[in-house]
Amino acid sequence: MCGRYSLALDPDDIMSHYGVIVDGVVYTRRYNIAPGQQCTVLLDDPPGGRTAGSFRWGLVPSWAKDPSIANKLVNARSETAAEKPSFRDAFRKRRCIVLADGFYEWGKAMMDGRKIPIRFERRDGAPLSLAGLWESWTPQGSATPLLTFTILTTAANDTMRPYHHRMPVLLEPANYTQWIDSAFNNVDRLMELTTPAPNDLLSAREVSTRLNSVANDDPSVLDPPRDENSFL
DNA sequence: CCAGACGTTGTT
DNA sequence: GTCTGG
DNA sequence: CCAGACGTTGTT
DNA sequence: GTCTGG
Repeated sequence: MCGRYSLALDPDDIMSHYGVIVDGVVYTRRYNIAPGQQCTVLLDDPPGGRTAGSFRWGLVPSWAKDPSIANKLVNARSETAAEKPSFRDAFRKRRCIVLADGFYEWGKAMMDGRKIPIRFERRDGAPLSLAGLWESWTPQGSATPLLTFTILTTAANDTMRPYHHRMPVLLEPANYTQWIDSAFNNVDRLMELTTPAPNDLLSAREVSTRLNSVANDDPSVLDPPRDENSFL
């Protein structure tokens, strides 16, 4: 769950909502973001502050010999992340906010094999703040660390349940500072913040199957799906 | 002790 | 079927 | 997440 | 790095 999302906010809106400045190094408008790609995240760098960075989606634990493990660590179950060897250090000390304005799920395939993607966004139009964990991994013999992250999942709420049994952890603005605070490590409180979003928070609608290919990263992926009986 | 895993999703 | 690339 | 590859040798 | 399985 949560293997594709979008982030096409106006930089001014990012500034007013999160209080951070984003330049071209850490932010470009994206409609179809996939694992393995560089993504905009917020973290408390320096500690106590708030900075936007460009991190690669798919977490590589610090002990990894090979970064290919990232393919399997695109999501982390929030119920167990505090204990799992791959995530527990990051859960205590390296949490981040993954900036987004929508995310996607796919239903079962149609008769022709196509899967129609569903887009979820906030009904109030506000940015979506996905809860994430980040890591720094330095390849042997290299000086430059690879910065990676994963997105936490939780049980689906009523909006999501028709489509999937998991959903990304969504953070409210009141909890941003506590979530990214690397000095805060009260696991009970942190786990409270990973509970499913309220049932009325999100809207759902079908979008274009052009979204299925990561090569399509433009506003038209948000269009309604083409009628399956149409030859246009 | 060493060797090998360390994860999620969905599907069966 | 399973892994890689995006 | 989905789409697309999944292999070797030798020759250009 | 740290835990589990043998």
